Amino acid sequence: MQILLIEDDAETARFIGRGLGEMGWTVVHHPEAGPALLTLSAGRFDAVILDRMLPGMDGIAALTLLRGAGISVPVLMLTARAGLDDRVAGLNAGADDYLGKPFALSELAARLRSLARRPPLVAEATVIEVGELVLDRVAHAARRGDVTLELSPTEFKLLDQLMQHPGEVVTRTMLLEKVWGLTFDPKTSLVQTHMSRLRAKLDKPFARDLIQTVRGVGYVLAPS
Amino acid sequence: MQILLIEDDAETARFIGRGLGEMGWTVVHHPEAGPALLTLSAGRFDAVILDRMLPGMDGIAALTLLRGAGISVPVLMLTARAGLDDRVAGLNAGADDYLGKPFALSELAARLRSLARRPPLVAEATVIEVGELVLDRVAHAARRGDVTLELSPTEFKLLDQLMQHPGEVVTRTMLLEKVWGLTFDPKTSLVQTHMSRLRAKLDKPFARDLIQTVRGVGYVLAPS
DNA sequence: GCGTACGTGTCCTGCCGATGTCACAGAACC
DNA sequence: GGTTCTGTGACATCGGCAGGACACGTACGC
Repeated sequence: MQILLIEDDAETARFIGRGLGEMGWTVVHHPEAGPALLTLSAGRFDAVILDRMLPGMDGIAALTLLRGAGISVPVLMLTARAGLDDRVAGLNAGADDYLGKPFALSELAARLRSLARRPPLVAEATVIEVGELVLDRVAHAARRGDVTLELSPTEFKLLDQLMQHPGEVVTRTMLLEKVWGLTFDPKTSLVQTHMSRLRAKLDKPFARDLIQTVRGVGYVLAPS
Repeated sequence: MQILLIEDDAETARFIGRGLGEMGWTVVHHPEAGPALLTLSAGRFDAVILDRMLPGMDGIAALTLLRGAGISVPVLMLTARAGLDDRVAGLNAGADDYLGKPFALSELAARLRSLARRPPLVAEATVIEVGELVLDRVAHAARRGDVTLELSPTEFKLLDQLMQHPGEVVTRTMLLEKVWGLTFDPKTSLVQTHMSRLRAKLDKPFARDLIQTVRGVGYVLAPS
């Protein structure tokens, strides 16, 4: 799941970012509405969390603009006040749901899940298997054959992405977007480094390498 | 897909070039509008990415000129600012779409794809087969019969081009343009050299040669 | 509150494959 | 036979990639 978070309060943003991040979701955060709208694309994000009160452009205004442009991504409005009037105003502007602060993270997550409800894809399965590889998103565990792999969160996401496309090249750009939520090239060996770490755990101890490099393009996971 | 990129910022150009290149698309880059327009009339492009702000000739001016000349190629306008006014100005001048920086590469690609929407051709298939040759663009793999061919990126593109026109002559100029994104003749044996390397892997180990030279013109791949 | 361990991202280095140019030999055409 | 075009080996260069070292921030246990 890719979530776009538009929230000016650093505290709240941090709280949400961490919470959803722990669930394996990718959160892209913008404190201002303007830049955030630029980042937003209908296909890329599963849902948007939008703060009602923002410096510069108000949440409602941003939402109106968004809907005016014909973008139909699910939007969850976040607000300190949750009076009936606010609620109505928000929903009228095109919000799909409304949540007042303070809120429980679990509730936020639940609502996002229901908002972003999509036809069940490979991407949504809780357990993926590719050959002797098994990845369990709920238990946050990965195995190769009988050996349990001790992966860091980043390595886990990386492997997740690869396993979603077995036998297909996964480009570096794609990984930057899906794993790190970056829309630009950091021009460092970020991907290489983590790929190297993943390989150290995934391939090094075994005879056959599952991850192959495709020079100038990206990486492939050996298909089953 | 053949894309013409008009962008003065080297950083952005590199990012786009690499990203789209990873997807197997060919990107011809010009930092200035003037020369770019000349190239446009020479080559066949599926879409143009045009920066809004350019030194010398402004993006809008270039676009107006282009449309004035009756060229109807799809144009995607790229800009730092994406206010409503800019958007309208761009679209009025004849742009087909508008994208503000920063953007996700996947979004750019998606929009280009929809802009360049063409009848699904060989050029768009993920797997091409010509006789005993099989080329899989997604897996980035090529086979002749049961033998997997270990091709470099350039060789892969070269074979791709040949396989798109089985039994037809592919000119050297065409290859320079489609594989290398060159709109001029480098006056070296660039194509010959790489063709020789491709042959070494594609024809040398087998009895029947699939690639034939057409003197003074180009090359033909034996049809199925 | 403090120290330690871990995760993460950046930088650096070495290695190696890919790439483009050139020179020369060979083939095709006149 | 002469000329032009093509094939291919040699060569230098470039750039991508792997992996180690390091710095920073955070989480956790004491």
